[in-house]
Amino acid sequence: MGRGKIEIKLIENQTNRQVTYSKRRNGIFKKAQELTVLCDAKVSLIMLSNTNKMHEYISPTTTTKSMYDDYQKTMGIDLWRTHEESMKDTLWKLKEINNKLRREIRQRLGHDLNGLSFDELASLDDEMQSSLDAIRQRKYHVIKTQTETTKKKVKNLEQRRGNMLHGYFDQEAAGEDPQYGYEDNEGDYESALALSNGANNLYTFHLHHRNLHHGGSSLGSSITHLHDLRLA
Amino acid sequence: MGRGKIEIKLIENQTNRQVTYSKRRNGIFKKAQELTVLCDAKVSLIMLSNTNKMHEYISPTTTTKSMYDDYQKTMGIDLWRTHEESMKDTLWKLKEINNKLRREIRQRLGHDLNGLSFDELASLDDEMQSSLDAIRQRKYHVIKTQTETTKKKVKNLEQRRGNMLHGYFDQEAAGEDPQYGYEDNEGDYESALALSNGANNLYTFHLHHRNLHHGGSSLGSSITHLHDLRLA
DNA sequence: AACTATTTATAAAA
DNA sequence: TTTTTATAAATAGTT
Repeated sequence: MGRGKIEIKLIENQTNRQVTYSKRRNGIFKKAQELTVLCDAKVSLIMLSNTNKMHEYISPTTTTKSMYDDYQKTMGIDLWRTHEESMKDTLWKLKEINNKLRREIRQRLGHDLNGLSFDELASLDDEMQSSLDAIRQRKYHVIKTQTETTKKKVKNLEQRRGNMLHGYFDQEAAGEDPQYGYEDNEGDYESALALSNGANNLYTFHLHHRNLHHGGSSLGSSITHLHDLRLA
Repeated sequence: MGRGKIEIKLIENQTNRQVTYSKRRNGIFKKAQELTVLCDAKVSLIMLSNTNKMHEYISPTTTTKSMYDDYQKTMGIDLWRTHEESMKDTLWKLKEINNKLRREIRQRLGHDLNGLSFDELASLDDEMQSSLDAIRQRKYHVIKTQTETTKKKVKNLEQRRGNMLHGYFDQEAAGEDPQYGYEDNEGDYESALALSNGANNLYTFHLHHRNLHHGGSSLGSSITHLHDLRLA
């Protein structure tokens, strides 16, 4: 509605844009006012120009605050939630997840199995069995590697220094952590596990978290058990 | 813009009103959307029909809450700005009054009389004369009262304790503030003066203010002079 | 919901 | 900015 038709897209010319904004702003305000009178409606209209100037229209029968209160009530959504409230919400959700994870762990420890159907128990069994297999395989691999490494070390030492060093080696082997070879790779192993699926990811995170904070509940013992399994 | 022109007043026919509301609501929403695109503006538009149905438009680049937050911020700044400006205004007015009062004092001290007509000078003279009379009258009254009180005190003391206390009384009188009798009533005197008219009210306030803050300008000396007059 | 005859808004120009 | 004016858009009354 002007000398020419215009496309509804950003007006590139800064001055033109400014002029159009001003004119159309007034147009909308006028229409808001007319609607208020003609139809006994309430209108709250806030406009912010791209130059950051603010203008508002509010029907004389109400206030901006009241309109937004009504809006909030009507929408019901958490539009006006405070930061603290949303934090509490997040916290609650995390606790729920936490509890689910604990239950899963208890179940994997053989407790708390009442809620599970036969099928669930069966697949848990399968899962546990194949996990156990994998763990054992890893264990043997590690022991084998360690042994070979040790043998090579020994050979090297023997070759370099001769049999006179037998006594020294015996001492060194006795003082060494028997899990050394295993723990050397633990980081990679757990990372891979974490990536395998979402649930395990959370689970892994959870374990680490508990460890960092020295959590002392049943979960603590579950970690121990897992270690035990892998080393059984 | 229709088959006929309409007055902007409540549409009595319920159905018509409803229809018009619906049409115009869409019209405003469309215009709000166009403004958003054409001018890169942000618009928050909430409408409540007289049948309590709520509709809103919000520019896609923002949220209703964010717009309302901005609005509150802007209003807050605005209110603060208004407050600051009115404070500045008040300050300026007080300074003007202050200057007038200083001139009046200078004139009552016999300076700065060039601007005054003969009549003004005459009435100032009259005023000064009757003020002086009143002051003197007061002065004599006070001295008289003080003397009588002292005499009574002395008599009392003499009656109760005999002439042996003469020495004690002399000491007490020497330590006493010679203006004591006068200052005893000063509060009431100034209150009465303050009530007599607006200018004097401000004037009184001003003097107190200056005293409290140890103001050291010519006004300070004028206060001294006023005291002098009252005690002359 | 559509359809127009009109009124109104406004784009471009001044 | 504001005004002007030719034209596009919105809409009141009607179907």
